[in-house]
Order: sequence, then C-alpha cells, then structure tokens
Amino acid sequence: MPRNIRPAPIRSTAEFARHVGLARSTVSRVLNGQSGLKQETIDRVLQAMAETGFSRNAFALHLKGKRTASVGICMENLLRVPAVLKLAELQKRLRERDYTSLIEVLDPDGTKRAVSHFLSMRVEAVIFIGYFAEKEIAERIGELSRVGMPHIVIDHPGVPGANTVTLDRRKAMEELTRHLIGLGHTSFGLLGISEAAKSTWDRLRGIADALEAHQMSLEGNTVSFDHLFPREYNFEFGRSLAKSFAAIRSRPTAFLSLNDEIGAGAIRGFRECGLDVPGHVSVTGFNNQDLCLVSTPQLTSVDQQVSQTIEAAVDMLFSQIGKPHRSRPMIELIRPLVIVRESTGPVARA
Amino acid sequence: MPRNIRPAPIRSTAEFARHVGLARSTVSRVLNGQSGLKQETIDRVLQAMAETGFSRNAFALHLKGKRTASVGICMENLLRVPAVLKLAELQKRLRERDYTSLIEVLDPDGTKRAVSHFLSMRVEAVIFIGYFAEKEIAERIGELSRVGMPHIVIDHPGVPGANTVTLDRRKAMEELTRHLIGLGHTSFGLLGISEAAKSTWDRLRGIADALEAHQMSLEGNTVSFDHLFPREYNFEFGRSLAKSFAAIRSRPTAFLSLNDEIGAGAIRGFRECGLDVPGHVSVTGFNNQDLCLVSTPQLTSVDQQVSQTIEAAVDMLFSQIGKPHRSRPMIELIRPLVIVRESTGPVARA
DNA sequence: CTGAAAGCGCTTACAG
DNA sequence: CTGAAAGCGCTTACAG
Repeated sequence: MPRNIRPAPIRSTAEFARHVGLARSTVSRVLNGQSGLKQETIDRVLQAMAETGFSRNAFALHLKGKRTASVGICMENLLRVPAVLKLAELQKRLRERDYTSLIEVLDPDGTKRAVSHFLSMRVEAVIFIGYFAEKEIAERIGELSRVGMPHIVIDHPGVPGANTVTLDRRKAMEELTRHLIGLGHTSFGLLGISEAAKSTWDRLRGIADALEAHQMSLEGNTVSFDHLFPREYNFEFGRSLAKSFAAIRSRPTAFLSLNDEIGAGAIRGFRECGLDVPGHVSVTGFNNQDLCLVSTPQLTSVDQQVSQTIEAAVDMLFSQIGKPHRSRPMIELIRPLVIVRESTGPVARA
Repeated sequence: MPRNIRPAPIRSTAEFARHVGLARSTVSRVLNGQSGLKQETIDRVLQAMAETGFSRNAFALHLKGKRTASVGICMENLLRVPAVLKLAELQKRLRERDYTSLIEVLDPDGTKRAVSHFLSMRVEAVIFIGYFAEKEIAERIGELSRVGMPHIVIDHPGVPGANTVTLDRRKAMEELTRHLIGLGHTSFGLLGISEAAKSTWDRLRGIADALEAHQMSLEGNTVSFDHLFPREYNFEFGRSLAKSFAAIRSRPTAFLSLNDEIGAGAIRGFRECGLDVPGHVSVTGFNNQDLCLVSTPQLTSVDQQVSQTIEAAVDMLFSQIGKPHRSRPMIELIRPLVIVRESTGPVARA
C-alpha cells in the first residue's frame, strides 16, 4: 500500500544538501540568512525545507556556540488564575523579543531539579513565578548568583539577594483597610491572613499600617478564627469561618480575606446565617478574579496588575542579560489597584 | 573586595575533569552512572559538581545521540482554569516518566512556529491542548504524521487523522438536557451554544439527542438570543442574555450555557429582573469551575474529568513513542460527570 | 557557488 | 583508572 510508505525523514544538513543538490555550506548559509546568494538558490532551499519538513538539529546549532535565546521559568504548582495570566503574558513578551521559554510547573520544593535542567539547557536567565519554599529558593538564588546567571523572582518578596518584582501587598492591604476605616469600621475579622503563614506577613503589616494611622492596632482591633479549621484557603474555608463569626456576639463589622475564594465563601456563609452583606458586615477579597463578579454581592477586591508586573519583570530581566553581574539585587514593588464593589459598605448603626 | 571575585564557571567536562583531577572519560562514566567505579571516585565527582555548579551541556549530550526524553506541548492561549489544570497534571505525569516538556502558550493560529521549534529540539512527541484554528491544526497533524512523529490532540475533537482524547461533550449535553427534561422542562434557552461556533457543534448534537428521545427537537424546543450581543462568552454576556430572555413573555424555563461564566452571569441577570432561580428558571453551566460554588444559587455544571483525560492522553502517547507509526488515528472519549447543584429544579407550575 | 577542514562538548569503545 | 581517538550535526573561514 503506497500510502503507507513514508520517505525516511532527513536527519542532517549533509543529507538535506544532497537532496537539494547543493553544498552543505551553501545550505547552511541560506538557513542563516547570509548575503551574497542567488535568489534562485534561496528559493530552492526554502521549498525543499517545506517539502521535506527538514529542520536543523537545535542541539548541534547551539553546541556550535549560537546563543540559545531561551529563559527558564519555574512556575509554582498552585496554579491560580493570576499566576497563569502572568505566565501567558510573560511568554508572549519573551516571544516578542525572540526568546523561547522553558517552563517547569513544580511543587514549591522542586526547584533544584528544574534549575539544573535549565542550566544544562544553557538558558540565559531563570524566572520564578509564585511562592516557593523559603530555604529552597534562597539556595537557588545563591547558586544562580554565584555563576552569574540573570534571574527574576516574581511575587515572592523577601528572598535574600534576589532580583524581585512583586505586587505591593502591604500597600494593598493598607489601602483596603483604609477604605473600610473610611466607611466607619473599627473592628476587623481576618480570614486566612495571619503571622503563621510567612507569605502573608506583609499583608498583616499593611493592615497594621492603616490601623495605626487611626490609633488602632492589630491586637486591639482584629480577630482571627483561622485556628478552628484546616487551612484550605478556599471557598469552604471562608464559609466555615463566616459561620463561626456569625455565631458570636461581639462580631467584627468588616472582614479581610487572603483571597477571593475565601471572601466569596465568607459572603455565602454570612448570608446563610441571615446576615446581610454589606448591610451587617463588609467583606473583601484579594486578586480580583472573575469570581468577584459571580458572587452576590459582587466582591470588593485588589487587582494584581499583571500586565505592569510582567512588564517590569521583563525589563529587569533584560537589564541583566549580557551585562556584567551586579551584586546589589534589584527590587520593584508594583502598585496595587483596589476595586470597590458591592460587598463593602458603611458600618451598620446599632 | 574578594566577595565579588567569582571563579569563572566551568564550561566543559574537560575543564571539569582537570579541576577534579580525573580523566574526562572517567568523569563521563560517573555522570552516566556506569558501573565499575570506586565509590571514592564517584563521591569526588559528585562533590565537585555540587561545589562548582557544573552541569553538562545538554546540547552536546543529545547531539551525541542520547534521547531527548522530551515532548512538546502546544497550549491554547485562552487559558481557562480547566486547561491549566490539564497542563499541570500532564507535566506532572510526564515528569514521573522522566520526560521533560517544552511548553508553548500560543494563539490558536500560532502552531506552525511552535511545532517547528519542537521538531528542531527533537522532541519525541507533540501534544496539543485546547481548541486551535481548524485549518492550522489539521496541517500540523498532517506534517507530524508524515514524519512519523507521535502526537495527541486533547480537547479538540474532529481533527482529521489526529490521535484524540476529548471530553464527550455531546454526551455531557445530552445528560444535562435529560436531567432538565426529567424535571419537567420542555422549552430551552441556549446561551452561547450555536451552530455558528464550530467548537460547540457536538454540544448542540447532544441536546438534540436528548430532545429527540422525547419527541422534541432543536427547532421546536430551543431558543437563542446569541445574535443580540457580541460573542464574549463571559459573565456579562450571560447576564445580558438573561435580561433579554427575562423581558419576553413565552420564556424558556431552562437554560443551557456554554460555560460556567455565562451560566453564572445568567443567574445574576435573571435575579436582577426579579426571577427566581431555580423557582422560575433553571440554569446550567459547563466546566465545574470554582465559581459554580460562588454563585447563588450554586451552579449545576459538568465536570471535565481532567485527571482521567490526562491519564488517557499519556497512555495514548506512550503507546506511540518508540513504536512503528500507525496510520489509523486513535480516538478516546472521556465520560463527563454532571454535577447537580442548586440552580436547576422542577419547572414552575403555571 | 563548491568542497575539505576544524571545532563546539559530549560519549564510547579501545589499548594501556 | 588514564589517554587518545572517533563521531554526533552543525557553522565558518578558506582556497578554488
């Protein structure tokens, strides 16, 4: 059956040159877009490329010394929507600069293997997106700095020595808290935000900033029930917390959540207990995901400004590639945007 | 300042062998885990690796003929949550088999460049996730088949000649429609599901299947207002459609949506017009995303069964790698799971 | 344009 | 264990 006879694929420029009837070096020159070639020759080569599906072996190409024009991206496994948007945006911008990207989606403690893969692939830089195990990422940054490999850490603030671009979560929480204080609130419930989780330390500071500016404090004006439930940081976690708060007498009038899922869950929980949002209690989320719109009432939240974040990261990245290594890390904070929706309102008159 | 003097990174096994004080071939044997080496030698090499951060040049490694043990993944740009879950799950399972993955996140019509990149990187297979431009992906599959490159298409049914794993969306819509018929509904509004979008053809067929089994038909028992709004397929689209439906007299009593966002938007739209869900109208979503829980009432939807899908895809993939090319494409349909929640109920008594 | 040659960084027999 | 050698598939001068 002739339809099943496939010509063996061409595996090298030598073979390919023979097939086109040209010298190996001539083919090579065409493929590298060098000048001084007859148009006819060029066309012959390109047509044969299309016909045979031949493609040069990238491994030989880069072995010969050609830049790989690639960067490695370590992406935290916990794939929430904002992280994914960042990845897509990042790859788009890298492609615009003719860079390819190697992506590894991994557990927060799986960076070692990924980075060594990147190094063996001779990437020109390494990017981390997400929140990784503190010790691990600090080690990786140390290793990369030691060999002078450019790097960026996106959204994991506080890694020693790391070039970092991150949303100013402290500022975000400060603004959110100020918004609530402006509505008359003086007692705050914290949902999933606590000193226990290292990654939320800066948010707690932001809340404190706003409180202290109005002669309030974390100790005196915030309450947490996080210890009552397993830390799932999802809709059900928020719902459970809300039900616990609904059951007590001297309940806070405003609630700040770690993320939108918890916030939406809290709204649901309060309403199931007969409390009106924002009539009786105000609730905020974080991340400004689609589900803020889906919630009833729609959820006040904080936008991550993905586009600005990635733009800053890419700029910072290319300020390192091909330049001498700088010992001082660069740090850029992205200004958050508070989106006020229906879930926050004036404190209820007693 | 000595702290700024970094030793120049070691760039080759030759240099590295000199540094350790061993022969190049000995180092090579250690790195390849060959037998017949003194433990002391092995330890010396491994320790020096750790100290210097040396890693073999992957390009030389694979040029020499070592399998790349890599697959290329083309990922549609339109990054919805289920697609991302698939990506993460896929990469995890590939890693378990010691495969690395090259991922390109791209526009539905950008496959050509990505695939040629994969081929030049000598991947052992190519995977497509998402819905691509019909003509483009058909061309790519043709090219890949011609050179005998294993491939899988996930979630784009109907590509000629393609090895395909996809959720049985026809079956899904049939079951969802049967669920509604069982609740007494006989008049259905379609939100974002129409013949116009090639990608929803199979869902329309599924609805027809269920209707026809009960002496109903698409023509006689379904209505669409899709033509009144720009096709955004998001929350606002659903909300606008619902408001249009709310305004008419002989309104359907059940609504089938293209996705969860539209379904949630429809619920919101109906409620804003004073209609109770599911008291007056029932609404369904598709994809079973987190936001189904956030919606009030919670949204009846269809789960994509990501884990089963990826498992089937990986199995199908490895049934091709290293085996002779088969001319008959393999096709596997994944059985969907209807999740009934609060947004669907008995038809209202007039 | 052609053709022969060197070299990129590896691995893998091979003789010692 | 060492050391010299061949070869993977490319590019890039170089002489013709």
